[in-house]
Amino acid sequence: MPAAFTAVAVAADPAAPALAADEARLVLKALADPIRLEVVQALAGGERCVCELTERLGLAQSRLSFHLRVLREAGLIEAREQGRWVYYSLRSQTLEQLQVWLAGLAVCSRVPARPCC
Amino acid sequence: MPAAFTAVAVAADPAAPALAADEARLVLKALADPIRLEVVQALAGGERCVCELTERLGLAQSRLSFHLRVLREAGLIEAREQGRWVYYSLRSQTLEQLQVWLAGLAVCSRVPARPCC
DNA sequence: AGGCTAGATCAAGAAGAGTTGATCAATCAA
DNA sequence: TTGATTGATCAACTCTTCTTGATCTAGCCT
Repeated sequence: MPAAFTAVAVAADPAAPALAADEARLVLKALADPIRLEVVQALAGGERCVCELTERLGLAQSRLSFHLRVLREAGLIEAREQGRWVYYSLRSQTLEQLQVWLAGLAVCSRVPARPCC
Repeated sequence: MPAAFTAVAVAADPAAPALAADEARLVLKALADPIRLEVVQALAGGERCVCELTERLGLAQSRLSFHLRVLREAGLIEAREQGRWVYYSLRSQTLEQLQVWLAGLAVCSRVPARPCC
């Protein structure tokens, strides 16, 4: 196994239990980076091996590893280890949760303010 | 008018025309900050004067102004100037566009990878 | 006009996030 | 067992973003 990735993981059961603001921000930030977005897009096509991602995105190994970690900690992707290789896949539940959370954000805008001050 | 805020604004017509990845990332990044998220949440209740936001969030004037600018450049809020005061409101269309964009992101994950390498 | 206030902007510094190369643990193959 | 390989992690460095305080412009009031 390639050096255990221990203290990671995000609290998020399969039951998709409404994102807290802090969790949502973590997901937003994770998605806001161009490389990480590319990774997510690559994984939208299905599970991928790290070596495949490295090649496909043309990144240094440790650089990709760093971004995979950020995505992992945000709950956006998950790893499956098989022997020497690690396969990553998208946790689409997290994307769904984010959509729901966003929907709850835009409630009643456009009420004009009272004259103020 | 309080010192013109010139070279700003984001391309986004009211017709809500599918966010480009770069625009989406701008919005994601804007929302990923705790202060800016607070601003958005405050504006979800309707238009607000800058002075009201300053007080409500307890921020230094220039600090709030900086974050308002980031939100404005992401197309998430817009300003209405009235005499000496500036009122900000949420552009909920942008939030909606972001939801749509997110929905397009999670297409067909979970297809297990072929053994690899 | 002169003074005051709201809020944008700028420059300098602080803090945070991303990059690079080296190292390390685990697996596999010979 | 030894050597090679995958991929995580660490430390040093760089690059961005945030914060702070000062300055500036536009509108209001007297």
